Amino acid sequence: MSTAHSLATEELGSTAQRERRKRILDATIDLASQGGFDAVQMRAVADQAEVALGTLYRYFPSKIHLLVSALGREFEKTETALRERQLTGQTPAERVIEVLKLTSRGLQGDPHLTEALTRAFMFADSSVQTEINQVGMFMTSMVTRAMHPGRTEFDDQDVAIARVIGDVWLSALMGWVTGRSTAAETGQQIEVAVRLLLRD
Amino acid sequence: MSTAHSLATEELGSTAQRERRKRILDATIDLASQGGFDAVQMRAVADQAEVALGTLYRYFPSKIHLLVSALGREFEKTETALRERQLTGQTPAERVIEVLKLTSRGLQGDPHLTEALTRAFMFADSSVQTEINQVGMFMTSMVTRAMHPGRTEFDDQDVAIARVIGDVWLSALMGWVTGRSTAAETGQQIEVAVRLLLRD
DNA sequence: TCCATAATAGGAACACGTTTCACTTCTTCG
DNA sequence: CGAAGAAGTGAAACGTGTTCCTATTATGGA
Repeated sequence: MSTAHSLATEELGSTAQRERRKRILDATIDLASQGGFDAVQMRAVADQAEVALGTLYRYFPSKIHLLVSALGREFEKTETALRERQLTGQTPAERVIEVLKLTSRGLQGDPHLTEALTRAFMFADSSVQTEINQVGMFMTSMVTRAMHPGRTEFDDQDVAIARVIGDVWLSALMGWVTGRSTAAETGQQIEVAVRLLLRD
Repeated sequence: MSTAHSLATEELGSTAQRERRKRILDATIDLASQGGFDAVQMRAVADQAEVALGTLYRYFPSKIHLLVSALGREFEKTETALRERQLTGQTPAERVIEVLKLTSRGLQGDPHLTEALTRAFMFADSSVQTEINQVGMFMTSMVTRAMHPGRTEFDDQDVAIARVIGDVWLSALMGWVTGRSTAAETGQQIEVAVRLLLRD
């Protein structure tokens, strides 16, 4: 239970274990990408990753843990990619919107995957706290760094704003994955919130 | 499928049907209140409401529909109660915070119920759109009326702000029901967002 | 190298949401 | 009233997440 479920930290364990873990997460992403949350069936993941069902459960104690861990891995990739990108917006608001649009576009480019990962995130309880916090920190970090490029320390107000933006982002994403709003509406919703929050 | 799942509107149907519907929702609230989302088992609801499982599914096509409908009924009660209450806050921000605190306190007084209803809300897809929209409208209405007591028409900016507040509220509530944050943190989070959004 | 231990495979079994179906009871309307 | 159709009953059955168990295989230290 201890190390196997942590997220972005370096894993302990043998090479074989790291490879199994990777195969499992790859299979998860693949299935999610094809058919969303419902298509990520534990038996199917185990088959595709070529591990036994029991082994899958040893690595990830539930479907939710599995999906949130996969989400963490994807988010980490996104954040790394963003780090290398030069933002063009002239104001904090514009840069934040830029980052969120880039991220959203990435997600909306793979609706099934996004649906699966978001659903898992929303359903996760406190037993998934570690993984959830990782994702939350990626989010906050992305937003604050867009607000003040180059800076590495941020005051409470900035972090508070970033959190609120994260909340709106999650709610909007939820509306989108559940089919209650379109991609355009989602973008609009986030943009409105950011402009309200960063209107100095 | 047509009328049986609508929410706050007056129901068609015979007296017997209205009573069955009420018994079902009562049983749902009761079970949710005792043991949360997991305790609302369709067989248990059917038993306690004294209807057959098939009948339950005739009235509510899924557990999610059932719970979101129950949420709607509870929300309607809350909104009615709030209408009669005189708000004491001197500014829009203070009144909105007052309303949200009252509402949250009501919810947090029954954690299991809140967990069940929030989970259902977050998991609902577009087939539950009608019920979801009802709840969203109650929320927006409560916030805008707290911003401008007495007024009945609200401009786009106000509605946009109310929506953002609703998003934050939902995210914060999600954090709370999933055990990721405490009641105090949840209140804090909402208060920060409201002050940021209504700081004129 | 060999043994103790941990990890994995393979698969049965269970829980609960959901579907289905044959039968019975109620409602409505001519 | 009496028949046709709608609504309800009761129970079986299915799908998928989760648990459990035994036999087999890999690993790491003496």
